[in-house]
Amino acid sequence: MSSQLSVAVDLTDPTPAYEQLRRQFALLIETGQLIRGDRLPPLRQLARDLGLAVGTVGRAYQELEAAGLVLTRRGGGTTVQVPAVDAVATTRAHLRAAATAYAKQVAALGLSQDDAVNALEKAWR
Amino acid sequence: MSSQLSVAVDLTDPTPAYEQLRRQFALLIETGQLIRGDRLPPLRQLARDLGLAVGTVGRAYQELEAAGLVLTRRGGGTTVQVPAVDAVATTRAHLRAAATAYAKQVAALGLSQDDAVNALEKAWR
Amino acid sequence: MSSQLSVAVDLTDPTPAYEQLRRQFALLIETGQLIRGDRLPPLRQLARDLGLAVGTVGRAYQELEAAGLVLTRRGGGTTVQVPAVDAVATTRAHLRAAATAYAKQVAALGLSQDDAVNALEKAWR
Amino acid sequence: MSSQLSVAVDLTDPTPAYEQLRRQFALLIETGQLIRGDRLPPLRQLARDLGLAVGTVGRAYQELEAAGLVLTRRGGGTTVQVPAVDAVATTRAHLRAAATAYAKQVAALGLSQDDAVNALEKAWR
DNA sequence: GTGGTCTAGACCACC
DNA sequence: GTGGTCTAGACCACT
Repeated sequence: MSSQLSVAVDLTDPTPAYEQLRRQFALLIETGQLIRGDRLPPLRQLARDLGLAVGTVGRAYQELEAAGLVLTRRGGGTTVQVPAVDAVATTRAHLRAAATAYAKQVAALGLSQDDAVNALEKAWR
Repeated sequence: MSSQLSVAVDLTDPTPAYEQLRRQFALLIETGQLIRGDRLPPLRQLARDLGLAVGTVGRAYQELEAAGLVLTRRGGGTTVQVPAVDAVATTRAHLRAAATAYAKQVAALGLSQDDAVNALEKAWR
Repeated sequence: MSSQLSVAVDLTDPTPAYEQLRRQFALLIETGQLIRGDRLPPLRQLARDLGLAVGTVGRAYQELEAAGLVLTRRGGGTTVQVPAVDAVATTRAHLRAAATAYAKQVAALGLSQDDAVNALEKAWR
Repeated sequence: MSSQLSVAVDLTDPTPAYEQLRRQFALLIETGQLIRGDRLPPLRQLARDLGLAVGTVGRAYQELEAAGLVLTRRGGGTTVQVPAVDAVATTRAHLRAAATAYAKQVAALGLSQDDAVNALEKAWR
């Protein structure tokens, strides 16, 4: 049985696995894709699905809790806590940041906006 | 005295410092901004400028040499070795990687290709 | 309907909930505030009042019974069993423990016995 | 060779070991007993001295860093960071809290201020 | 030699 | 079944 959430870790990425997880869940919560009361996958199930040690996933969950995004109760699983966040605004901010970063990279290669759009359309598939 | 090249390391980035350096020099060389015979900054000067230990910069230079991009001679500094790179192909590869990364980020936000293109066009200005 | 006894659990305290309960009842019994024949609150009522699972309160009661402080009879509730405790000695032991803990805390602050006494006198009011 | 600092963990205390360590260092820093630039004992040395696993001490150090009390540089040890804190006020606050807690405990035992002071004087030795 | 990350597995508290 | 803590040891990045 696999977890239903689209989280993944890239072991070739130098970013620590627990940090990759933390970010992805934080993003899902901040953008409203996970809302108050939703449950995160059980620690051990997610660890098994991703091929990680339990403690590694555990650290991600701990940090989410420390950030107040999640509430964890012994024996009761981990549920989204999140107070009132403006999901739309947050999503827009993330989108803008990503677009800007991409634009800068393309410009640094000496290419045009058209090149950027074309490459994006090819990459989308 | 500072090095003339625009290289920098971000210590908050989990990517190892030597790897950040290696990548930047490799990109400069592959895109023809550094050509055969050009000298890399002296190890110790660059280390001082960036606030790194000499060994850290040394490791970046070593790996560049191992990759054949650079040649280090005792007392002679480190000079760019490789002339034969297909700058166009390299640029295209970088473009593709950046586009793919951007597409993934937008998809993770639950947004569409149109959103991605629109944001890109706004970011371009 | 609430239990009449002033017992409480602090979930932010790392001490297990069942252990917090056990201690409080043990203290009430040892200091004579609960005497032979007195009834402890019904398990389920106390669990409800404190927001705990029934099993958690059950474990506290079990340990009290194992210690011989209490007797549980099916359908008959849980009643205080033990009469023969030296209340004075128990009280003295608790006092000693509290004083030692306080002395250690003050010493860890790098302060003197005089500081400890002064603060205590102010706190007493 | 043992660490010079008076930190200790009580394994009978239900408080997690890493949390006991975190608190003690935080107290030493907040009360000015460790000041900016002072070094914490090396992770592995402290772990050995206390009979703990390296990761356990590591977690305490991590949390101190997350709280901004300490700065840790790979290969460079862990040093006190602490911005401007009013050490005297902090110490006084801790003292007041400890004294109040002690006073409450003694009062709950039905004893007098004199009893509290006497016990304190005996405990101090 | 200094921290940081990860693993594999054990035991505990709680629902 | 759910998380939380701890161990023992490995490998990596950096000074």
